[in-house]
Amino acid sequence: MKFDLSKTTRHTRTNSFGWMFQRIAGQFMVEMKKQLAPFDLTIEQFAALMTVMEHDGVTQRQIGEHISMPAYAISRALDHLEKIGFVERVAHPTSRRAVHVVVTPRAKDIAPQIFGVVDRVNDELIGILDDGQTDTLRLLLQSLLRAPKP
Amino acid sequence: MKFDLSKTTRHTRTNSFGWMFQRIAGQFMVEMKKQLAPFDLTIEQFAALMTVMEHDGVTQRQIGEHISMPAYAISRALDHLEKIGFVERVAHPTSRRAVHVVVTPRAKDIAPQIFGVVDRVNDELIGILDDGQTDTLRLLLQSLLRAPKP
DNA sequence: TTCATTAAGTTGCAAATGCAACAATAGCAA
DNA sequence: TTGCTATTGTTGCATTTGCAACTTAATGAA
Repeated sequence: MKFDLSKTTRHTRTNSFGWMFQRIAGQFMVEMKKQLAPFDLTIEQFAALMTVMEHDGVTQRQIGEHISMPAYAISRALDHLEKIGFVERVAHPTSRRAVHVVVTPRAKDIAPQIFGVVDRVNDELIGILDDGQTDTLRLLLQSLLRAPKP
Repeated sequence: MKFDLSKTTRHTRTNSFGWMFQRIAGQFMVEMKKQLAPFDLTIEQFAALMTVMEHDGVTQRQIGEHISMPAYAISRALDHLEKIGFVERVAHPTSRRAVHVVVTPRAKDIAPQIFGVVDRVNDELIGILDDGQTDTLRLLLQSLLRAPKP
């Protein structure tokens, strides 16, 4: 029995959940990027902004933990968000080195629009599934996200 | 009824399939990157190599189509793969501008090891699901990947 | 044939990214 | 108190990335 490189490769590729996840996540990113551009936001900046909206007054480190981004990236994302007036870095109540990040009224004003972006892109992404399939998929993805680290 | 920014944001985030896909794909990428490093391969270079293994003699443009990568990225990935001796750019049989990309014996030798990497990382990724769940997930992901472009 | 157009692949350069060093502060033990 | 270590955040610099311009070759019209 000879080893068939092409077939084996094909088998490996088509059975790889990693590839599939990467492809699907890629579609999502491309669409989000496109629709966020008019707001002068990258996906990373947007993720940071969402975190601040959900937890007003977080520190930068907490933002980083929440969305799994390194500290230097948070630092730069906030530089931009501050420049376009969506967040402010104010004095932290108890620490002089930590930073208290808060959303501005301007950010609250556009919040519904950017939630609209997320909803629209998600609908595009999973729109072909029916309600039952959508629920099943949600449960499966959630259990993968709770997978324990080895 | 007042608009609660924190709650609305939380709702948007926890119901976003995009975030979930991005997180899961991210885990996969981090692991793959780590395990491919000893082979001196990035994920992009690895993807290109897999394509050449599956379709020996493809052109660069075909590789790009297959894995959704821009031409310049293929060009650079192959520069590296050629330098480390995993592929060769040979004359194309019918075109003088297109390139025929073929795998080297050296690449065939290590193929089983890099397939092992993919298998191992995938097992880590979806190992917590049982067989039935795995099949269900595969079907759902495959239908998402066949989703028609609007 | 000649000329214009499209296709395949490469590369220069500016912007984005990531590492590692850095400054400033906090916490804590002696 | 002093001195040591850990935490929080920023930044300099080298690598990586992506756009757009470029070269070369194929196609096709006049």
